[in-house]
Amino acid sequence: MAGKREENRLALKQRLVRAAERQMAELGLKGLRAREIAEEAGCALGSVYTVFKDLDDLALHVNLRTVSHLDKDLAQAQQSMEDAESQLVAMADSYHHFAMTHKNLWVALFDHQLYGHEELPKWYQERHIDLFTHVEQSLQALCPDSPRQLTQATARTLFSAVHGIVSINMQARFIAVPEKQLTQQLHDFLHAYIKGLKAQKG
Amino acid sequence: MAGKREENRLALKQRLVRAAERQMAELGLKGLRAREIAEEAGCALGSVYTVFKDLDDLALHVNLRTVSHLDKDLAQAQQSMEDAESQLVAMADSYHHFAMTHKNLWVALFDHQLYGHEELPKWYQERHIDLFTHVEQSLQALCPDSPRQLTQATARTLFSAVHGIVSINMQARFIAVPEKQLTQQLHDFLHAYIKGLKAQKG
DNA sequence: GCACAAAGTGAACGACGTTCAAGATAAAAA
DNA sequence: TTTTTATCTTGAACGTCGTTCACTTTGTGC
Repeated sequence: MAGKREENRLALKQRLVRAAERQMAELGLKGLRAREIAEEAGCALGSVYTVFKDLDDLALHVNLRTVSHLDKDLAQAQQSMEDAESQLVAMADSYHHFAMTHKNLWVALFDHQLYGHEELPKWYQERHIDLFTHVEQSLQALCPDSPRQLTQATARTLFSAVHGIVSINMQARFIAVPEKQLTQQLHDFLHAYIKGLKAQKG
Repeated sequence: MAGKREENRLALKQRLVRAAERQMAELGLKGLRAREIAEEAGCALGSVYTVFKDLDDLALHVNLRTVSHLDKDLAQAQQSMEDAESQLVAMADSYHHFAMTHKNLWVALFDHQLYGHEELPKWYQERHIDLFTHVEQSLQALCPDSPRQLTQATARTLFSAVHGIVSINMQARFIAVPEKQLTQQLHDFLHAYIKGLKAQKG
């Protein structure tokens, strides 16, 4: 019966993350409550703190799963198109769709308040960066002669810009723009920006 | 001595907002604590709740002041330049600078967790929208023949995109891009996008 | 089986947001 | 000015939260 300790520990960790994910999806980051998570995971209150440092730590692990799902969606969107520009559009749509359908989980990804003023842990940062790579690939295909470093920066910029457009339109229920209109907005933006990028190169 | 009641009330409200602002600037949105605010404002704990519905309500009033300051900065940046494109660049720089120098207050502006799933109050939404108008003006000057509605949508998009670029680069201490580099990133982005916009028109 | 180490447990703690009966104070009446 | 009344202010008290830790239970090596 060797390794049963670790096995239980792993299983508990998984149950806790799943329970926390369900609660976060339903009630948002603020809705995470240690007692309810423990109950749903079928363990004692104190056990939560034997696996995770605190609730912030648990939330980061939920975010890790969310990043994974988002990454999968982006990869799929990218593969669904042939030419680079269509890939970028498809990824933007996919990002938008993910934000709509997993609002609370998506919002939690970008919540600044976590960890107060401390740095986010390395293992978390690295996962987050992965999201840029799909954009980077398509951009490189779009402008093959562009130096890698510039492409990286541009990918980061493009990702951030799309994130901002989706973000402000999601949060701002103020004069809530209908979904179709936001999609149009995203497409117009992408085509204009890409046209501008191409013009700069040649 | 007529009207002393209202006078005191107004003065208390102002002291509370100032105290809350100071705390938020120092410790972030999560750092708002009713007892400390009351002490700093020189009133009893319960008095906070005679002026504001709850701490979220108070936070929104702090945000209102922040929007005011940001709006003033943007207006000043806009007036500092002659041609429309330079105005847009100056406003982006100003936005970036504001985010850097008032990080906690700026982050609080876009915290979604407030008010759970309820809509944000109207008086708050309207103030927020004002931020777009400066961008809209410069864009209209840039493309005088563009229909007003399209300009509005484009302004919203452009504002959101800049917000996203600043936002992700601020939050992501991950591989923190140095300030100069982010400024360059913003400028490159703006010029490319504006070039794309002009090309689309004809 | 037994002893030891490691992990699980939940009552207890301190701090929080929020409330409300009781006291204080401004306005109106005498 | 003094008294009465309406209103606002107060802070102790309540319920809930995240987190801890002395104690119990459980897995592991002999």
